[in-house]
Amino acid sequence: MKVFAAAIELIAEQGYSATTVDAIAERAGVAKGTVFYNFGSKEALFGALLEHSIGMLADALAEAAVGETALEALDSVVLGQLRFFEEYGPFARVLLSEMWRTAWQEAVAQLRTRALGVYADVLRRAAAAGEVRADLDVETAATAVFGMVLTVSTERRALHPDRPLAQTHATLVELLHGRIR
Amino acid sequence: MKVFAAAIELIAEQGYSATTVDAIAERAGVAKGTVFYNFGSKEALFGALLEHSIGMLADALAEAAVGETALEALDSVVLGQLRFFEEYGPFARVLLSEMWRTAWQEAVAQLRTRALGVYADVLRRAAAAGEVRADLDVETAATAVFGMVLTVSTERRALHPDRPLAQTHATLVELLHGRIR
DNA sequence: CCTTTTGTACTGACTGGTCAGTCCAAGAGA
DNA sequence: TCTCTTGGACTGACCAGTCAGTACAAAAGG
Repeated sequence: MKVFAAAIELIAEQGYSATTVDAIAERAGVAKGTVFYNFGSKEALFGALLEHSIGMLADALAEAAVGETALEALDSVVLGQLRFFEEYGPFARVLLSEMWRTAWQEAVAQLRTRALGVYADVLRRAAAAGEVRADLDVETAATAVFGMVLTVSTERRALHPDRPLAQTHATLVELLHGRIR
Repeated sequence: MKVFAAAIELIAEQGYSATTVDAIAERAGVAKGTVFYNFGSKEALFGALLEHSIGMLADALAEAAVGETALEALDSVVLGQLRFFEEYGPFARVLLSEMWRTAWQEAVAQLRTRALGVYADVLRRAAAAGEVRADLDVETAATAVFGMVLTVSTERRALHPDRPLAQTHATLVELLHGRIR
C-alpha cells in the first residue's frame, strides 16, 4: 500500500504528531478522503502500520533464527535485524521514537512477544544447551540486544549509510562474543 | 526550574509535538506567558532542556569512568548510565524518542561528542591496553553499548520498576563480558 | 521620609493559523 | 449496480505566540 510507505517515511522524518494526513495523502498520490475511507482515522492508520511492520520484523527475525548452535543462531538474528532495518530503514526510526508511547500499548506488547520473543527463545536455547549461564536474565538480555541493534542501525542510516553491513555486524558480534581479544 | 521538570515529564509521556505549552505551563504552575518570557519559543525551551540534560548525563558518565582496568571502567560507566536514568527517568524516554530527529542536530552532536565520547574513550583505552581487539570499531561499539543501556533502562522503568538495579547491571555486564559461561 | 521612575518578572485573554475529520458531487472499474 | 476513489470546500477544535497590563522591588530625586 502506497499510503503505508508514505506514512512511515513522513513519520520517521517528523514524528507522528507533526505528520499531517494531508502530507501523507499527497506523498502517496491519493486523495485525503481515500486515507479516511480506508483507515478511518489517523490513529487507526498508524496502528495498522505498526502492526503490519512489527509482523514483518518478527517474521524476518524468526526466519533468521537458525544455526548449528544457539549462539550462532543469535548472531544470525542480529544480522537479520540489521538487514531488516537496512531494507525498511525508516521503520527503525519510527519504532525507536514511538515504541514507548503509552498510546500504542498493544503494538508494544506485540513487539515484545513476537520480535523480542525470537531473541528470548534463542537465548533460552543457549542457556538450556549450556552455551551461556543457565541463570541469565533472558528477557533483559533480549531487550538489550534488540535495543543495541536498533540504535546502531539508526545511527548507521543517519551517519554512515554506505559502510558495509558486514562490518557493523562484526563489531556487534564481537561485543557479544566477549570483549577479551 | 519548574518549567524544565514539567516539560520533560510531559514530553516523555507524549512526545514533543503532542505536548502543548499550555500543558507545560499548567503543570509547572505558571502562566503560559511566563514560558515564552523565559524561553522565547517552544523549540528554544526544548533545545535548552536537551542541552542541559545532555550535559548532566555526560558529566555523570565521565565521573563514572574510573577503574583499575579500562574494562572495569566500562562496567562502571554502564552502571553510571543506569543510575542516571534511574534518577532522571523521563529523560531517557525523551532521548530515545527525539535523539534522531534532524531538528535537533546540535543536541545530537553534543550527545555524540560528550556522552558517547566517554564510552569511546574507555574503549580506546581498553584497545590500547590490549584488553579488547586493537581494531575494534570503537565508535560503533560505543553507540551499541549506549543504546543497549538506554533501551534496557526505558524498559525497566516501564515494566519492572522495582527490580534491583544491580541485577540489571549484572545482566548487561555479563553480556559484554562474553556469553560463554 | 515620601513619591516618582525604572526594570524585571509574570499574567491571561486574544489572534491567526493549522489540521483532523466531514461531506458531497462526480467518475472509474468490475 | 455496487464499491472505491477523487478533489476540494468546509468546520470546529486546538495551539503557538503576542501583547497590554499588573505587581513589586529597587533606585532616584527632592
